[in-house]
Amino acid sequence: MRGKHPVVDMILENRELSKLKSTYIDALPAAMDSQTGRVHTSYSQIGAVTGRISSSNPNLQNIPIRTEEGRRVRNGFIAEKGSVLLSVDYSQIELRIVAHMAKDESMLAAFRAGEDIHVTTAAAVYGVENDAVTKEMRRHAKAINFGLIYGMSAFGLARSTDLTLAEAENFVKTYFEKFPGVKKYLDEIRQLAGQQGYVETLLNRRRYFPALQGKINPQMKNREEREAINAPIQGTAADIMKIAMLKIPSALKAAGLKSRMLLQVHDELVLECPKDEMQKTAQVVQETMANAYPLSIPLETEAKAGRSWGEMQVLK
DNA sequence: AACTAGGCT
DNA sequence: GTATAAGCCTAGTTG
Repeated sequence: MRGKHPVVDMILENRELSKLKSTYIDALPAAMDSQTGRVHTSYSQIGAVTGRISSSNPNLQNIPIRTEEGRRVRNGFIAEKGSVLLSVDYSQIELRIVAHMAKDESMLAAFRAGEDIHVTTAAAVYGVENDAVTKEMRRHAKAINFGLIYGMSAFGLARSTDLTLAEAENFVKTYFEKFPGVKKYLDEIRQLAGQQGYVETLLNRRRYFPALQGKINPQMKNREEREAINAPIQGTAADIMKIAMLKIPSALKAAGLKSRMLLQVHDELVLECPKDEMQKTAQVVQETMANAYPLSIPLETEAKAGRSWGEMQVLK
């Protein structure tokens, strides 16, 4: 209803700002440890059923970034004097895992060629060359790639985009024709989950789905089918990140670096490093993350650095 | 405790 | 006819 009456936008603005104030601006300074002068989160290794870790008291995995006002909260996370914050994240790790596990030749080829996966997807589905892909085409392709890892339907695609249901149905159909390996993989996962009552990640982390076995409530079945599709993808990404995190401290030490890990945000690690160690640290961390658990395609990473977590520049 | 809302990947 | 996109944590309200 945004724009239909002035009060709507006022309500939404109030909600945004009161969320930022109560959850972050008031809470974070109060969470500061008087001994260290820092905010210390707690991580739970079994925080999520997928294998992800969770963060609480305070949660530092949901620090704002999306809006301008929100980003100002993130600007408050700063490195100590003489140091910078270094953030390294995996690029499209979940889609790379899909390509690997589904062994889909078209998707693997796109990643091998180092292409923008959403552009490649758009080109395939719309039947045009990569350089003829418009912003709108890419946006639609991004929505379906994104929805894919959550087990989304054509209905869900239509709802999340400006596509009509008929257009979305057609889009999904073409998508699976262009990526038959992905289609086959999704069908196999559904079947496997129903047959075994569980699915596993690449590193054998298991998640059970009781409702897929016994008598079946269709709603519950659909929900668990989506969860069963997402679990190996999200869970494998979590496994790989955990392996990287195990390797990083010794890799840094071996390189004679003082930098250390501060935070993990699912596909991102934030480190604090002395300014003169920035480039070397980025190299070591990127290398360790990329090779934590090699897949049939490269795992790429992006490194950014800056004085604060909200104002970082991409490193080359 | 249940529910709504909203922050993140 | 019904429902429809995964995983979390925190704050505020209500009873």
